[in-house]
Amino acid sequence: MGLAMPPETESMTDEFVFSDAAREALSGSCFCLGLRKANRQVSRLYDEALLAHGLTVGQFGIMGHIEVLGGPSVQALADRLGMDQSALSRSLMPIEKTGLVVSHEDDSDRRRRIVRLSEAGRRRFDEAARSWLSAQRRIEELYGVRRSRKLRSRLRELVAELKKAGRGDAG
Amino acid sequence: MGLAMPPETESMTDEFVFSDAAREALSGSCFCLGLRKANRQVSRLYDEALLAHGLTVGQFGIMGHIEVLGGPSVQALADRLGMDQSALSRSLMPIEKTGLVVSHEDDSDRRRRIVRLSEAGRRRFDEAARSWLSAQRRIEELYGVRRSRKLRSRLRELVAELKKAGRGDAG
DNA sequence: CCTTAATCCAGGCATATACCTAGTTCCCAG
DNA sequence: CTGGGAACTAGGTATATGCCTGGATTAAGG
Repeated sequence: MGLAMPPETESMTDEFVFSDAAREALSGSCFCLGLRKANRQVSRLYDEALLAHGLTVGQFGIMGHIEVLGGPSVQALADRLGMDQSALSRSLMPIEKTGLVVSHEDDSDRRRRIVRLSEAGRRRFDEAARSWLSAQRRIEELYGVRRSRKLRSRLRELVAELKKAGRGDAG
Repeated sequence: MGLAMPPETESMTDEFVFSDAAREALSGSCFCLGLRKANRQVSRLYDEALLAHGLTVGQFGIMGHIEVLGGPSVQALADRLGMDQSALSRSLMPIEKTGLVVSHEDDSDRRRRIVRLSEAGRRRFDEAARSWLSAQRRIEELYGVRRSRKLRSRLRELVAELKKAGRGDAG
């Protein structure tokens, strides 16, 4: 009945018995791992679609958020993306190096760096969006339009719950 | 009505008009970005819980899968995790260096490398599982037990659909 | 037995992501 | 005006992850 014993084990002496918590983890019910696995698969799909435009889906998303926010600071952008500021700072480097994103010091607060899409950046985003849409449609086709919409909503709600808890609820 | 124009733009000459696809992408409905954002938040939570045990949630998951598979090859493990073999190969390095995972050539096929948990690895996994469980419970508490279970199922189904499509359905 | 294709692994290269920290700038109280 | 704390950015360090590729091994044919 051993759920996880290596098949070669014959001696009974060192047989390790996992706790209930470990057994639950081994059963494949980890929320986080499921999310990560799905993320890998889906990101691969989108990355593949965007490859011809020289963008990863992460870069595509960053560019979109920059545009929507209309020239945010690095920190404001990171907050919106729910990612670490220093991580974002690095992710901005390649798309800034290629000229898709431009940045300048904030006049009113020189600690801040304001990022914007260049004209080339807007054009590139617009072109890439066609391929993005085909990947999005592909997912919806495979998984179902309604289910996809629903799943997106669920994920948004999850993020919102975590955000809410992360702020106030420290006790 | 500009959905995404930088507020400072006054000249009408170079106003860029986004395509419908781009507008849809800018509306925040990207499946992949939602998944990635949720992944960041949730992984952070689990990583934090496992920090005291010196494991990331990725390492924890790899170790669990190794145990469940009972000594798989690198490739078999990568397939199960839905990740790239070379990526996994690298991810194994730190946990092998610390002795939690041990590996040896497969006798019947020397191309393969068999990975297993060491005794220390099993103990560490077992200890870490307690913290893992508290993170898992925390999510369920915030998001709801039923909803969490449902969301996990949905993600599993999504992965299954993608896998199915990725194999045969090339035409 | 030998050539050729398939399989497997790891290294090169690039992005993604996090935490911690040093340096800069800002803001507020004194 | 000044001193201290808060806010912002980037660099150091580490894991995560992918694609492509070379080297080794096996398997399939001839």
